[in-house]
Amino acid sequence: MKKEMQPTNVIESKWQKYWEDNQVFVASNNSDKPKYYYLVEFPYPSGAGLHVGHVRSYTALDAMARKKRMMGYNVLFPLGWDAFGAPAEQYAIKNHIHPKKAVEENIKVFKGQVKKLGMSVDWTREFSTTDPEYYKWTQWQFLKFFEHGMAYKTKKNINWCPKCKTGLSNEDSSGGVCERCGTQVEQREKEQWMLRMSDYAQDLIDGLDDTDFQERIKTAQINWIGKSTGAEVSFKIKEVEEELIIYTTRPDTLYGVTFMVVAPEHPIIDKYQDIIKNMNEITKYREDANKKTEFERTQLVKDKTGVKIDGLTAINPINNTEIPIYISDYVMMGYGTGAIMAVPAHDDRDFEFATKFGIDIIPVIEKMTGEKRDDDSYKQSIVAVLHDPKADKYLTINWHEKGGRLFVGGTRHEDESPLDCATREIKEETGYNDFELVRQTFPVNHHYYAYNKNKAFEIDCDGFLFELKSDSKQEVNRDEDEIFDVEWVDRETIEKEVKDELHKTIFDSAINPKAYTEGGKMINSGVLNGLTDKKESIAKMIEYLKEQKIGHEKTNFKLQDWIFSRQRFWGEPIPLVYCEDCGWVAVPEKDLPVLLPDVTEYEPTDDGESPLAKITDWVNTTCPKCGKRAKRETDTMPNWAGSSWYWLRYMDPHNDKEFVSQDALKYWGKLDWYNGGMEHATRHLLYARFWNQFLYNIGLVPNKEPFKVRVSHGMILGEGGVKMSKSLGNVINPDDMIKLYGADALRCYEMFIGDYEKEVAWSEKGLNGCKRFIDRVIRLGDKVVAGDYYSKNLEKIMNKSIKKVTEDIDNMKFNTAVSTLMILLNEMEKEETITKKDYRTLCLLLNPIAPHTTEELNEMYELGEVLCKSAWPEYDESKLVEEEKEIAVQVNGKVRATIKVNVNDSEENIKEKALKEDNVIRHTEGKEIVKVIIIKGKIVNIVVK
RNA sequence: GCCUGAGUGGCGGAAUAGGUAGACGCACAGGACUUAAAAUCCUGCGAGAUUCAACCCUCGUGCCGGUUCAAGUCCGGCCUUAGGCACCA
Repeated sequence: MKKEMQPTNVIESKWQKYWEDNQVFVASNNSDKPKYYYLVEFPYPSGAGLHVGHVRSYTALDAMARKKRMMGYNVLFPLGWDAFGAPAEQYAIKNHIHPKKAVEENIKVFKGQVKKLGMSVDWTREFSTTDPEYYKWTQWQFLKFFEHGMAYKTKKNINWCPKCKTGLSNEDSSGGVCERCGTQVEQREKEQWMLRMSDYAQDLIDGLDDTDFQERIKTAQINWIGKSTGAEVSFKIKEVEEELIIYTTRPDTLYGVTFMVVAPEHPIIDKYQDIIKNMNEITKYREDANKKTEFERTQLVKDKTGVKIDGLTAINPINNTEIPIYISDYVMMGYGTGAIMAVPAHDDRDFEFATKFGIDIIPVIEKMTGEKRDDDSYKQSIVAVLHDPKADKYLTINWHEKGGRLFVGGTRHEDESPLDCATREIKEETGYNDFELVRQTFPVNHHYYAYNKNKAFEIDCDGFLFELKSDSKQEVNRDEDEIFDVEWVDRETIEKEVKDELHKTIFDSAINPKAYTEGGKMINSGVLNGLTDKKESIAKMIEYLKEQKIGHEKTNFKLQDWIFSRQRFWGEPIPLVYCEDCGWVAVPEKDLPVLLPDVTEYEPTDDGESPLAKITDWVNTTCPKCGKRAKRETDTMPNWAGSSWYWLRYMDPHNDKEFVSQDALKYWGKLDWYNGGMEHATRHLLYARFWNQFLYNIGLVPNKEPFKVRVSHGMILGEGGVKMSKSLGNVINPDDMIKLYGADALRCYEMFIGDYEKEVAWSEKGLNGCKRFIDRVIRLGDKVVAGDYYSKNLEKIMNKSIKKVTEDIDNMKFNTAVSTLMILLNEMEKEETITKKDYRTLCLLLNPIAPHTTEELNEMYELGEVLCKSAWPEYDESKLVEEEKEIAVQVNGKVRATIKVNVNDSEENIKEKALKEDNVIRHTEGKEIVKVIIIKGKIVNIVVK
């Protein structure tokens, strides 16, 4: 039945028009069908137009939405525009048109492109965040935050982008650079509106349990929130009535504190500037630190700097030792209390600082090596490493098979200091007597079993590194049974031959001294002495701190409050008025929205004022409370505001009485499936969840968590695996691809290109391959004959394919769904004729991915009702059973032959068949058959000897 | 440094309750059709050894070891790479 297909562009616009005219994709707010809500992050309508990356995620969600509808769901799949923000403003400044105009034009382009791709979007619910009807409700919700004390204005050091001339949130200046333009941010003190997001830190972690987000997204969020548990401890200051409160995650190391450090901005400095003797030096240091950008301070200069505060001495509350206080920029004012206790023995940063400034290092935790036994005897010992700097060799004792290669070691006598012991042992065992101490290592707790004595020991061992001064030696008296050789060896030999864990540990820390940050046996630690479990030590110390009233348990988060002001024109005006008498007053609901004024100047200013501040007509108003003269807030909201609740608005987009009706909220419930970029995993997604949790807490929405599933698509890179960029000239425009290959081929290719979650390189050759596939599907129509049944030969593969495609689309395994359809097509092409039902099923299965072509074929060959209104095909489980199957026969795990087996074959039967194969005989001949493993329907393995 | 993932042909990628590695596609090569090209169709395509040829054989899923009749898949130890966090106490 040969028929001529019309050109691709003709059938594409034909069906797009059909879908629109018939309102096929319009979701209903009350339906007997089960609901399902798919959402893909709405785009920022930039001047560049749609990217092929958009096509990937839109097609994926579109395919799922189309399939879900065919499966009988009432599907909501909306799209809108996130159009506030800097790019539109930049464009407006450059071209002297109102950003509103620029946005309108860009939306038109974007929408046209999305439509050309055949997306099954419910366009009746479209809106832009810049529509006054929408941002009225953004403002209204901001006022809810304000009413509940969740919004406050404060002067604080904020991240300031000198290029964009606006303050930025922490999320927007990650890594110390502006997210927009990459400029290094400065610290500026400014009054800013803040939302109390940090109050929700724990809830934002807990809430993740109630979601099915991808693991990587959950992890990203948890990292960003940055929870840590520990304790706050107060340290008295000797000279004044003052307590310096610090935060630590390692209260178990409190006995090892040898100094304290405060952040340069710490208030204690100004408070006691009269007592501090070296104020000049400190002021200079503070100024230098302030000049460093956040980037330098955190990313580049990890070299420790600091100044000792002369005149203030802290007292360790646990043992009343006096310890110096330093000021250093490795401590941040914004985290914890801006002050730390420093334990150089067990913290890398403190160790570095102490080493540089010559501060004491007191170990309080011993690394534990060896294996503990119950019948241990205890003793104290030393290990001494002697280094000859001239030859760069180390002195070892080779015990040969009796103990391998070790350093000098021995048991310490009572009344002998560890150092004396080490010195004595070197002299006695090796005779060398001219050396000097380089350093002592941290002690190690070791368990071992002495086979010669048939006894187990626990030892606490001190380690030493000495340097040889001359070859001078004294006589050695050796017991007869002490058979060993004294040998000088290089480092390489030591690494290879010294196997003993204790000796290895001491050697490593002798030549490469560093902080020991793990757990172990507590020493020098009063009440904690002898404990070996880190958790237990921490718990015990916290308990002790509480008893003594010097500290308590404390949880800290890196997540801070959301800086909610921007000093820009193109954003939602913050709907507040400042009155000299009444303070900040909310604009009454009836006066919302506070509209952005129409002006000609949008440039941000250098002094950190919003451009709106210049528009006096707009700024000057009256106080809604007392009626006196007042001024409007001139800062606008960040561009994340509009996207923090937009999925709710789609449920009820035209409501002018409420932000969304309770009925609609109840009907649609949670957003079932939310797709967006990985770059939003920590920002948009946190803001949105926070916003929703707040709305939930004040009773405005029914669910605490707004999203069920969150997935992220992988990026599409240019050919060759580099990022697509204008400067490289490798940007692919979807419009061009549609013109050359058709929307369906483009959709199909982007689904076939690879694992949906992984990034992947663009290949136009691959796209052409998918066009070939679509063309072959069309040509297959020539073979269609009447018949409301599956062709005999195709029945099994039809059922198999339905099952596979159904599952794959649900699991976002689009690449294998497409390959399944390709395999099905290959099989169908082998047939002389195919029935209408064969062909229609292929069309139905392919419809979510290639909707235009399949609808056209369905109509051309009069296969049945339009696909978009048809039911998704079902498969018959009983037809999937393979009666005869080819399985492999292995001999000793290597495939030697394949045999055909029937489901009803007995094991004996199969075994017989397998052993009859020529090649199996060849490999078993003359050998003993140990056993034959038969896994039904899978494999036969014959084990021979 | 810490936390997540991921390493499979020339390329994109299939295959994990352990059971014939390389599905499907791209590229490439040969052939058919054509005056010719494009399009289309057919065949081959991990590496190597051997053979006139076929069969057959050896090796092969980042590296080293282990468990098992059997390992891309499980276990232990590394390496590389992408992403997140990072002087966060």
